[in-house]
Amino acid sequence: MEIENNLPKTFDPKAAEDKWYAKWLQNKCFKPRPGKQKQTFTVLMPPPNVTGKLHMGHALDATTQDALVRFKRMKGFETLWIPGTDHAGISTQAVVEKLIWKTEKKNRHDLGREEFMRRIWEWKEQYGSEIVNQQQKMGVSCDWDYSCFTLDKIPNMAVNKFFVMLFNEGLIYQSDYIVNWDPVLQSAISDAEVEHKEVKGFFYHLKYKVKEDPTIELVIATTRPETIFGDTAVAVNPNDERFKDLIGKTAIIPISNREVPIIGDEHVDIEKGTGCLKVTPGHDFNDFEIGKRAGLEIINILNKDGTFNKNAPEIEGMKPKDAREEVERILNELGLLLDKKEHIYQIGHGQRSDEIIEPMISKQWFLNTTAMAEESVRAVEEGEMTFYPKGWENTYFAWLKNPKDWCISRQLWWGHQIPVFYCKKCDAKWAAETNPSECVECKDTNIHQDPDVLDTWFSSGLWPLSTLGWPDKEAMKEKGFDKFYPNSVLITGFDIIFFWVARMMMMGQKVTGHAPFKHTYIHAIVRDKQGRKMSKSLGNGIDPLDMVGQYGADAMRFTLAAGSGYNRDLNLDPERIEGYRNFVNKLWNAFRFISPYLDKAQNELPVKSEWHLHDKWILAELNTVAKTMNEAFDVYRFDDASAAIYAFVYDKFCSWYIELSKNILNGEDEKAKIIRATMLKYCFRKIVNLLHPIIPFITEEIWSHLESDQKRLLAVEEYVEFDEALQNDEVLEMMTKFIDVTSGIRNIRSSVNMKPKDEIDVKLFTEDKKLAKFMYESRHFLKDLANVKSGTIRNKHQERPKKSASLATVHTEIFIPLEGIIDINEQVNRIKKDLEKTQGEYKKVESKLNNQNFMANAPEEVRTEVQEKAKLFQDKLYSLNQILESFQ
RNA sequence: GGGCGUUUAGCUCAGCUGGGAGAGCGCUACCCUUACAAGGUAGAUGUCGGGGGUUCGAUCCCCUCAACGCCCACCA
Repeated sequence: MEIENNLPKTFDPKAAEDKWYAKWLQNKCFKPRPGKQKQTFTVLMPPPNVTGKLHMGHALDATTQDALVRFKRMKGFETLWIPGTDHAGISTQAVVEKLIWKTEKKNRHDLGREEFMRRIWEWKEQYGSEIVNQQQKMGVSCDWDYSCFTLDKIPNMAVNKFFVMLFNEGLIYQSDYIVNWDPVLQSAISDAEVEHKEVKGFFYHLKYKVKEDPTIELVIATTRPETIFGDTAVAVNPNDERFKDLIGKTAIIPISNREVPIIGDEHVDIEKGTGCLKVTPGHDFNDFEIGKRAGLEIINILNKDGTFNKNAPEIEGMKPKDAREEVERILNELGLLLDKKEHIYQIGHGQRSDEIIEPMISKQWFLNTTAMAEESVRAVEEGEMTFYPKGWENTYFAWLKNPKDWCISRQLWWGHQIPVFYCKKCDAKWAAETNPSECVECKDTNIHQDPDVLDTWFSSGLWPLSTLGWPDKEAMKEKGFDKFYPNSVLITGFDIIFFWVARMMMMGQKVTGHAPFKHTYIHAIVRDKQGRKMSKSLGNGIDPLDMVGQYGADAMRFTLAAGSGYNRDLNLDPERIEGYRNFVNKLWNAFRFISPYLDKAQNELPVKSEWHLHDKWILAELNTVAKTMNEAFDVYRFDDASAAIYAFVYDKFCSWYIELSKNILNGEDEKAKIIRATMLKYCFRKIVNLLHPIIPFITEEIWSHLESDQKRLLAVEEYVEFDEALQNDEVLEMMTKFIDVTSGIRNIRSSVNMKPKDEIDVKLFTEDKKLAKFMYESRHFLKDLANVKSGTIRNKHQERPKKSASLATVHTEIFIPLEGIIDINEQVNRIKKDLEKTQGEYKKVESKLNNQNFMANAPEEVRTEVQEKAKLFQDKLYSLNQILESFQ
């Protein structure tokens, strides 16, 4: 019989992707709507930087969040997923500056602040929309009406409101402090933005003279001799017997011959270096602290671009590297350089500029985080917010249990300008939420705003609040602040636990008294297949959109979901995407198979009494998968969810249920045909339903062909739930045995190199009467599955056929009489090998049963289990011996 | 210097509160069987990093060693 099929042999992702994304938008599927759970579910998308293209990390972010959000939406939660983009201060400004320099040979100062800002906004418009386009290609189901940019009106209000609040509380303050100065960006950066890297340098030993006693030679070890121009003391440990008498005396700095005090400070490590420390409070974090304790003078010897200033006349205008060589030369001339040894040490580099950070004193704004950090630690310790996987809370605590004041000002233009105003006339200084026109004190109009902008994470930290309208009352009402705050879960990578998660916690708690989300799921970092970080310089990056183009969004999403559990790395090989593309295509072809029978299918399942054993089996198996997936999604085990449905579709549904259905669908029994067609359709509806959160496009496409009476999109359909009534252990056992026997027959066929066309006669021996009956009833299926022409089923008391190709399972012996055709020795060896293996396994359990300690100590259920196993192995050994005898 | 993590089949990784070692990919053989060659059937592969301990029993718990990775830390 010819069956018509107009569907293409391979699934075309592109057509489905565009079609269904548009449909979902058109039907407002991504808008929150109250459902049967009577609860909300809110997720906040980590806003990508507007600096350009999305990478694989974003794709993983998008996939895990979208899978979860689609799942919860189908479960009947009022689901909201909020998208947005981040202005990303330094990176964006740097990208645009570079571009303008390349095309026009102008820097930002040439253009002026206003014009430069206009250019960045132009750039933002272009890339912001490109990002949205890319996200939509991956199928993200966020509510675009909530879309937000960190420099939009509301987030801007949020920043100002929060700043003013903390300013007035005295938690935000301005101070001359030693900061991490990035000489390329010419801005301060926060501690978190400094990366320590190993560099090769030298250890210099310098000779200092002591004014009071010219016979003493102080030897000081340093890696930075060029900073002696900024030294204002020499420090020794007051407990150091060698030097404690020197405290109070005066040291003479080489070259400049300045006189500085010798002081005692516990910080000096007696063991390290020479035990004498040069103190440069202006350019070293430790020394700054020592200086504060001793009330030392601070000398700044650097310009903003990192070159030396007039306080270091011998090296003025030089960069540190040249300056060091010059100082070394002079010291040598003076005979004050005693030693120079190679030395490897860690040194801070700017995360953005990759340039060596110079500690420098400057006036910056700081946020005192001590109290807030304590609250945020408490929230996690008391379970108000939980990390998945739990281990990541260590990273979070490491940061928050030792909080440092956060340097929040940046000497940039792109960002939120600090809302602090100064009066030229009366020197008043105040913070204001909206730009004032006159001085708060003297009402003079000659006022100006602080030129610096805020660290980009300042606005990111307020993101859970501002995206829901805070602090604008009307916007909060409109966006449902009370309903959707706190968010349900935050999904992100571990690299921004400090930068972002911790700050959102602190700021969210500060404003509302509640943690901004209940869970934080930390997903892996995507690496290349060798485990290396994807980077431009290595050229090993994989562009998610290329993958979508090549294999389809569903294939890429399934790959990322399948690789995403509680692991910290996800090594992505494009071959794996190809593998899952094949799975998507498999699903498509399974659908092609059932599609011709769909018009026969009923919308309701027949009464249970009419279910075939196959039907009961597949529904029970499907039911188990539904259970696994529901549980896995709830704890962010996307890998478990993916693996469960993958195995079901391949190993249960396609390999057995569809194969077993062919005989019925092509048979004469009309009623059986209708029941089977109905079952297939029913199962397929459940399968695409279960898969939809992971691979939304193809499932929606197939669903559109499976719709029954109501025309609902799958995206808003109810998710499949576990149903106790469908469980059926007896049927599972029967089918497992049936599959054992069928595979056994195929195994024998394969072992004697039989062609698929060759028909065979099979003789089965089993003590299981139910199985015998079922095998008899399934004889037509055995013809389809293993080309069995004829056969018999007997109990094990009957005589076995001689010299047959044979095999034993724990419950059934299989004989295929082929005397004269097969190689007897080969068969005997095969059985002997199996016998040996089974004996080994039997011995293991037997020794347990003979072990009195085991019998005395092991729990009863374990003992029973072992006993049952022993019985099965005994049965199999008996059968194998029977087979061997048949060769005698 | 401090902390965290990893080490299981050729590769990438699962293995929950201890109870006979798993998946995917890859590999081998045979097959264009009327959903699918982006496929089917069958098959091979592990001293669970090394050593010690606890236990009737350890991939799992404890100690120790080794290798690799990451994070934090004030550049003597």
